[in-house]
Amino acid sequence: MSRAEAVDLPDDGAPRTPDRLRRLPSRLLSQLTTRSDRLITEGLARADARKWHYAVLASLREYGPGSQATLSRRTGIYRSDMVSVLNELAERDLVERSPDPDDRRRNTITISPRGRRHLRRLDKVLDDLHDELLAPLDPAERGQFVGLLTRLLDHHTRIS
Amino acid sequence: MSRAEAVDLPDDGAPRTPDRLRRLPSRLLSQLTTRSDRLITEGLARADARKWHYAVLASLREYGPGSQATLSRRTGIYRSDMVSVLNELAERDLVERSPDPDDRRRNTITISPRGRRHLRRLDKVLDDLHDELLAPLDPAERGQFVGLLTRLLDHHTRIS
DNA sequence: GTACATCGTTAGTGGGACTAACGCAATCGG
DNA sequence: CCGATTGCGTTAGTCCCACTAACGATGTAC
Repeated sequence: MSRAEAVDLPDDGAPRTPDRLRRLPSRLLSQLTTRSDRLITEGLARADARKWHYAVLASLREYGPGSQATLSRRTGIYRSDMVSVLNELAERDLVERSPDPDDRRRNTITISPRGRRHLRRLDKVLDDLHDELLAPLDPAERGQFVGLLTRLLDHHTRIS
Repeated sequence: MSRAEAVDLPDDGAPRTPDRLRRLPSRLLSQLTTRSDRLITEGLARADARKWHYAVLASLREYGPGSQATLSRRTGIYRSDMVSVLNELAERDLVERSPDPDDRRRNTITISPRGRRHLRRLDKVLDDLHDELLAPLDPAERGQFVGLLTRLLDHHTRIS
């Protein structure tokens, strides 16, 4: 057929991504995030966990017990989604949900010893997964990367 | 009301994100991408466009006409989703879909003059949006950021 | 010629972010 | 003290996105 196709196929027959697209930060971000999410989700699944579990457990560990609404604000998980996350954690005896006597609208969520152990395990799992995620970067570059991301995210959360 | 709550509320009453979470690259990535996607999607919507429109138009502009499958590979859009993207583009007379005489399974997609004009407009729109996205970074840092993202993405696309 | 691969297309899945509305409990302004 | 407002947990449902399954039609390889 016509050589028209050759335009697409550099040398090896691989289709080429347009330059405009390859350099687009928003696109790089979303493509990388897709892969990162997959990596993390699959890794955590192997430990019978999901990222939300980690977020809640970490929040409980660092700031102590809290209501579902508090947890929601600390982790960024929507309070409507928090319900099922806590169900999953409670099923596994990683947290305890008990009514708050001081405010009867609230549940107080507490991490259990088992939850603490699980959290330690997840810390390790996530550490390894991030090693895989950031494999091409040396330690200094990883620091840079986190720094840049943090500044950007801070900027856009203050704004909103 | 016990001072237990004070642990959560730094000084100003704002809920605090756990350290473990704040430093987690995968989390920074996905949070930032959420905001970035929203910014870009809304910005493009104001120009009656979506990101896939841009991807397809850019691909056609840089590598010339191609089949839907080729476009799919060049842009990363799934071929199942490509159908409706091309419908939208064709509706707006930005591309033309014509049967390929050499291979009757294929459609050949061509960008129209109008499509070229639209692409130029979108280039500008995206440029402005990325200025907003990367506002906190100076030019050198923007370069660093794109460089790091590119290396990470390349790594993970080679692997897969 | 027969097996296999590719093309465009339709339909549908699963997950994540987010909204709406609910009943109930607490707090605030008058 | 009372009525309005605000915050709580919960259910249901929306929208968008990456992705899969299967299809009939066509092309390619053995």
